[in-house]
Amino acid sequence: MEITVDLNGAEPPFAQLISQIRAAVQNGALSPGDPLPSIRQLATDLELNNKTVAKAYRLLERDSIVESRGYRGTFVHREARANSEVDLNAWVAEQLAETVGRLRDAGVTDAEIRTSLAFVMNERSTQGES
Amino acid sequence: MEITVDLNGAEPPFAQLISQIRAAVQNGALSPGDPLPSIRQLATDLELNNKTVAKAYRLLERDSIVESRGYRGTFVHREARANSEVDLNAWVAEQLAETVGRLRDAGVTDAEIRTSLAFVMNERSTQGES
DNA sequence: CCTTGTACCATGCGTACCAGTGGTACATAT
DNA sequence: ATATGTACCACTGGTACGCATGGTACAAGG
Repeated sequence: MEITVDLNGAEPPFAQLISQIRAAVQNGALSPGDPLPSIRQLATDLELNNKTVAKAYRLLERDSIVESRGYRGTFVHREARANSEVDLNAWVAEQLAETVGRLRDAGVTDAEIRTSLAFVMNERSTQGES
Repeated sequence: MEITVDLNGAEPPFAQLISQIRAAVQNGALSPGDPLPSIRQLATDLELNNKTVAKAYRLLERDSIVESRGYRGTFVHREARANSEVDLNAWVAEQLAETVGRLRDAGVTDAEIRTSLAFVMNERSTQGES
């Protein structure tokens, strides 16, 4: 498992880690159950801060690409292969595009959308419907 | 029709104009059909830039509180009274809260939501569903 | 002792956006 | 010539946020 980070790249380091690990899962370089380097270990190797690597791992775990088992380390998720195909970001963009489109059609300004969104974000009004 | 602007207030000037005109419509100080001062006139009186007043008028026209008749000036909309009760901003907030809530429930980070939104906003060229 | 993941405090840098200002120009009609 | 609303160019402050960084601490098990 080769992981490199380009500090000068357009993508922020944590995103590069995510991209590379996802790619490794897809091309078979990483198989379900395989252990990943520890946060501190990888951070040291890449000369990154622990928090940066931890962030990447946290996001990967949310997407069920990786699974953290506490003191035992982090491993590739059983269904990582399938989950690596899912692009959560695309779904998010789709959802937002749909809503934004509706708002714009109503004549709402982009500035108003941003302002309102900032307001909503700070109003932890999580009307749960999960 | 008395309009004043407090440059030191929290609300930006253009928003103050909107608020006061909406209020004037509601309390009867302004009636449907009444003429409003011209953009340049009001800007001069309040020592504001034409663009600032024009912006307020533009937003008010979008909400059908006011009606611009080109070279003839700007007048209070026929149904301004009823439309002044409508709070477009509340509807926008509701729409966004609904979408944001759904995204959050899916584990999407607020940062990701903001990033994705910024991306969607700049994709003016993509699909149209009006 | 060591490791693991995770959580909290805090800071700085860069970027993107909003709001307002400035000037100029147009087509319209008086 | 004057007035109307409207459109375009560019620029300046202020603010909010993302990203990464620093250090410290915890519970769990080796």
